Amino acid sequence: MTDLKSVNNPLFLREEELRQAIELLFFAYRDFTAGPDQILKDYKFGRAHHRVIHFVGRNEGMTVSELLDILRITKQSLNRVLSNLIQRGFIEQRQGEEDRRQRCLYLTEEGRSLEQKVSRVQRELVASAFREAGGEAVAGYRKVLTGLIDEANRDTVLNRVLKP
Amino acid sequence: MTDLKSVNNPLFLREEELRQAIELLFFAYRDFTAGPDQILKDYKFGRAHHRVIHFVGRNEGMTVSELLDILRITKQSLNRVLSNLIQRGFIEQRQGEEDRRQRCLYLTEEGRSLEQKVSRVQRELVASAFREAGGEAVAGYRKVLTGLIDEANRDTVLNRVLKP
DNA sequence: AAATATATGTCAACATGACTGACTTAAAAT
DNA sequence: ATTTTAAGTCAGTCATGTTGACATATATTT
Repeated sequence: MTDLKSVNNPLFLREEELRQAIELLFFAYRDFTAGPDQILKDYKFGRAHHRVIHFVGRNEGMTVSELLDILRITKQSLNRVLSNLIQRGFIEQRQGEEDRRQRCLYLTEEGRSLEQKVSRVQRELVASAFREAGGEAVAGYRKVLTGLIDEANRDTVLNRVLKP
Repeated sequence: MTDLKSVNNPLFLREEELRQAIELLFFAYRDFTAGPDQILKDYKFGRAHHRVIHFVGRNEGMTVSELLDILRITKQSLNRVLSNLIQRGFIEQRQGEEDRRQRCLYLTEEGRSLEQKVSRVQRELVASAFREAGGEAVAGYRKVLTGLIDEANRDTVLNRVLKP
């Protein structure tokens, strides 16, 4: 007997396909963050610290406001994590040269070393997935993920991601 | 002057490409979860509740153990969320027929309705990204995300995702 | 039948990382 | 001189994760 769902409901396959895509993203993201989480545990840092180290590493000299804007958390939330990273010598602040209210953020030697260590496992995972999937698939991955980014600030985000 | 990085370090472009892919996933996942989060707030539910509703919805009659295995959290963590959902009538449990120690999980009418509502915004987002990107890109997206899933249980996960 | 293992639930204590709201300080902009 | 902005801080709350210890019912093994 033919499956009633596909006969009677032409949207079924499409909905099913979308649900699969959603779960795939869930599981991929879960495993994508597992490696860094493991390493950071040794330093008693969490995912929040990781994000700060990552973005400061890629945007040396960025201000606190810029970081808040990327992370989309409150400054109170950031502050606990950030002051912890500063106290423990992974990040340092310098007063802005033009605008002296700003605190520009930099990784210390130690911070850079941790960033590298954590980043490496993640890059190796992605590199391996890219190798397995092939160049065309990688282009597709980028296209789809780009489309998932909120349209309202997609350009802003892409500029940040692509402009190193 | 030519950029020294690309001249002296042939790995630079590759590393940069990988870092971009990583950030892309971060931002895409952030916006991918924003829609559901917004809706769930009205119900005073969080992302944890969403995950439970999602997986129970797609695996009606699954046991608590199976759910724990998917979510990778402790049963104490799950219990808080799950008993909340049961109390408020979004999920119901039935004793397993073969193994009466098991509690099999089902969405109630209300649960199914919430699942649909939340799922819809997420499916619409993914559908829109898929449309923009095209069929070939979608295949690539799937390939790469599959490769990001931990190899040790990739088959298990894929079976769960693809076998509806 | 008795002992052991498994599925589930529960109590308590704690950590992390989010939130809101109120307030301060220094510097820039008007 | 006044207002706005960038950053920091204090205090309290919530959501979601963790350990560890223990209870109960049912299956499985001996």
